[in-house]
Amino acid sequence: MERMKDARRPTPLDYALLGLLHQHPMSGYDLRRILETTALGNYSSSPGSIYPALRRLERLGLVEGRVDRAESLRPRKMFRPTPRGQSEMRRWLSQEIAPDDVARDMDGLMLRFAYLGLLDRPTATLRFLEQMEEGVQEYLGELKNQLATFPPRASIQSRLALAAGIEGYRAYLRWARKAKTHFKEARR
Amino acid sequence: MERMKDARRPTPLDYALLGLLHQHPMSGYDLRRILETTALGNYSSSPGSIYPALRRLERLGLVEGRVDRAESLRPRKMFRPTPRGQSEMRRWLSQEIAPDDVARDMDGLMLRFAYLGLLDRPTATLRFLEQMEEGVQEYLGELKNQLATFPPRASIQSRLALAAGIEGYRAYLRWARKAKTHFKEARR
DNA sequence: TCGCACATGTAACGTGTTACATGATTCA
DNA sequence: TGAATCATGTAACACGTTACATGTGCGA
Repeated sequence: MERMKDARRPTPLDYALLGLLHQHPMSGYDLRRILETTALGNYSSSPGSIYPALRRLERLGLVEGRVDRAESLRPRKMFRPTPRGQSEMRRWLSQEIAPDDVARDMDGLMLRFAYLGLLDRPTATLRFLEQMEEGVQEYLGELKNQLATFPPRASIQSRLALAAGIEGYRAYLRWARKAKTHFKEARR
Repeated sequence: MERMKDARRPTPLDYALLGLLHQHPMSGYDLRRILETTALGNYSSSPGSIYPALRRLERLGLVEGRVDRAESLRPRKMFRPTPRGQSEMRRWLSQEIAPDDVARDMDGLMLRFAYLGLLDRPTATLRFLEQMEEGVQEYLGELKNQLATFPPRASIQSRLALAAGIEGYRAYLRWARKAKTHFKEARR
């Protein structure tokens, strides 16, 4: 139980990469391609962020990189999560949804949800969806209140922008409810 | 027409602040309170980001700060946009929507939309909404394609996460269409 | 042979985060 | 008297962005 020195928390990008590596080992280049071509690309991308991120994860002991095709002229480094990386991932996934997360970090929540299959425990997903539903409902109330008490001199555009936010969260709410049933069905 | 030295572009936070200052002059503290309590808070917040941002805007010549209540024991600095700040705002608002914006910077687009009332030109708003509609439609196609060609071994959760993204953009699409009519009506 | 995809990195830079610091006013 | 609010800042830090750098393998 030694205290770790330099125990910085991983960044969102770190978790995005760590999650991908849980599916199967990959090189930095493979990871880059995935980030570039999929919706995960918000936590992007480009060598300047991902190679440093991988070294960070190595330093934290969460992934391990082994040089593949070492004899070849074009070797590549394959990364896989360490046991420590796996348990850190589980810890991150099992967290409660913080009150602020829905308002300020919905993307982070969706990233966590996307990887929630790694915890092989259906209840965890359902609990997540329920907490999310609750959080979204609460925040929706706040937003609606903001719309009701909107400064009268404000432009139509700013009012409409707030309305867009509300619609977005409404969509999340519907999605969460539907996902619950979808997920219940799918787990037989 | 001298070339400016150190002509860095303003950051999203800068534009958020500059836009607020267009409504009426305010102090840094006032701005902070708004960011803390409204949905604008994503471009947040806390003295450590906003006071430096204001000095940045001053350095760029986009806002001007004047000390108010100087004789008082609790003076405050009121900021207002300069002519240069106003024209920079118009430039920023008048930009075309870049192909990538919809996928990677929807928040930035909505921020721009919120301030679009500052251009006193209804056509600009309509043009924006049309470009946005088009961009969202295109990106929706991409996302649906990603869902269709989803790796078969992937978890239900990751599939559902992608579905959530799709629902979100669908909501934006509906909103954009509705906003067009709303806006047409509202401008008489 | 030309260019593109593969493959991995480094360096400068600016920005936001977090934590700290200071002091006045107002109200309980 | 003490706490909350008003009001403005600074300093360390780490991260992502951008641009640069290097070299192989492969197909046209």
